[in-house]
Amino acid sequence: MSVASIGAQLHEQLRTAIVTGEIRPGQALSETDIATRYEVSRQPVREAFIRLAQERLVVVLPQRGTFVVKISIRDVMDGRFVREAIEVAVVREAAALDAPARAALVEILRDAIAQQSQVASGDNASFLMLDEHFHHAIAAAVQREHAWRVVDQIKAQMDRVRYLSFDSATPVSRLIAQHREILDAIEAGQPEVAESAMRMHHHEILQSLPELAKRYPEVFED
Amino acid sequence: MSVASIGAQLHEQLRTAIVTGEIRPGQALSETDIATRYEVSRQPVREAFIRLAQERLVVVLPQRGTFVVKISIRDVMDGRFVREAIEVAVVREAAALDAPARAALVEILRDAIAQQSQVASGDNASFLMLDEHFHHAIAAAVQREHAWRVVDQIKAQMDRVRYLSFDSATPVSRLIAQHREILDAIEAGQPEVAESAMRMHHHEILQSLPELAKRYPEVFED
DNA sequence: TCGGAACAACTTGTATGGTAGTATAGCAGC
DNA sequence: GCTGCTATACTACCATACAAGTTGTTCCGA
Repeated sequence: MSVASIGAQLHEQLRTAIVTGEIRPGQALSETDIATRYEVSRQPVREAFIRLAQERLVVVLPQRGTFVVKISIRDVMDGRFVREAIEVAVVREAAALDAPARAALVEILRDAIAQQSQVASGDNASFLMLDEHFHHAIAAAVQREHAWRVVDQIKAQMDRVRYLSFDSATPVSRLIAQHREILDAIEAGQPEVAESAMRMHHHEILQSLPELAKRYPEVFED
Repeated sequence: MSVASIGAQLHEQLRTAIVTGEIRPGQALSETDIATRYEVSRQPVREAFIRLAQERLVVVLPQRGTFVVKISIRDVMDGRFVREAIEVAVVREAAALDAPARAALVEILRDAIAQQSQVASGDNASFLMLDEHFHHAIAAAVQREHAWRVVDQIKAQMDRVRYLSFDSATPVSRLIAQHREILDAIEAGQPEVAESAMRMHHHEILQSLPELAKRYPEVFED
């Protein structure tokens, strides 16, 4: 198997660097700078920037520069709204599956939760990965891969916030408990219960957003 | 105001050409070919391709070629699912606005419907534009521009189908009637009614999909 | 001291040449 | 006639050079 193109690789690397906050919002990214750093030409870098721009992770100002977009509270909240709408619809479908399909999904989710509870407190990155796995599994079970692709894009914006909040975030234990509620509702085959559990869960996730905006004003949009 | 870059312009033009079916699914797009046709260099073309690839309108196979992706029934249906989830949530918010805001929105929607009913039968393109305007207006009224951006991307895939169905589509009069139902529910401030009306509307839109897949098998994925 | 014009040091945008990989048509050999 | 190799004509990919625009600074003059 051959490797992906340099442009695609760069896109991937820069994307995670931005989402995790390694490259901070507002920072300028120069094509030539990145190019020399990664020892490639400007062209692949440019292509990576275009991809990032379409995901609204950077903004390209012609003849001026390319900048990591600052976090917009409005956009993040709006993203949560969309994600909630999608995932609620998905979990309803999941809870309405036939018994054997539900059992198979429950198996996977139970395993995911078990792993989540073993994550050391403070290891945000690991938990976020397992969290993603949990939510993705539900979508995959009802074969909504396309829907998940949409969620995944939105997640990038939300995760930028979540990586920002190491300590002030909602306690992991609480999130795990909510995952259990969702799982139970799916296992019991109760779409309405699953829906409200998922809704609650999403309302929780960005609870600390206003506080973070105060604490790190430089990474938020004016 | 200065014009956008050539790459961005090309992206726009090719996008509409693909969505409207002017460039047919499965067709190969050569960088050099497009470049000579539009009398520009290959570089902007390449950048336009990258943008199109991220919207899943084309697929780039390294060292082989770039092709307009065929329509995937599964993807389109999945897209409808997502779009319905979002627009239902949006219309609920719209119907829950305070009276003056609802009145302002109703004004806009009524105007949009009036224009829709004046479109000559068979003029699909004009109707689809007005249809988009109608749906967008609702999202804009509740300030869900981000949500609309997501819908807009999904719409591209759905519109490819709708442009395919000139005659066999749902009669325009029926769609307009459904728009009226949605409008009435918003005006009356009844979120539940608005929700079910929107849901019905979306169920209708792709009614003719299976028939189209039979009639034009060459533009659909295997 | 203040204002402004020219300049220098950046930035992204576009054009072009060369490279590596893939598919195919045609020909040689069986 | 059929199979397998080879030459060729594509393709997207990457590097490089140049063009065009923006910004900040510096220097000169009022």
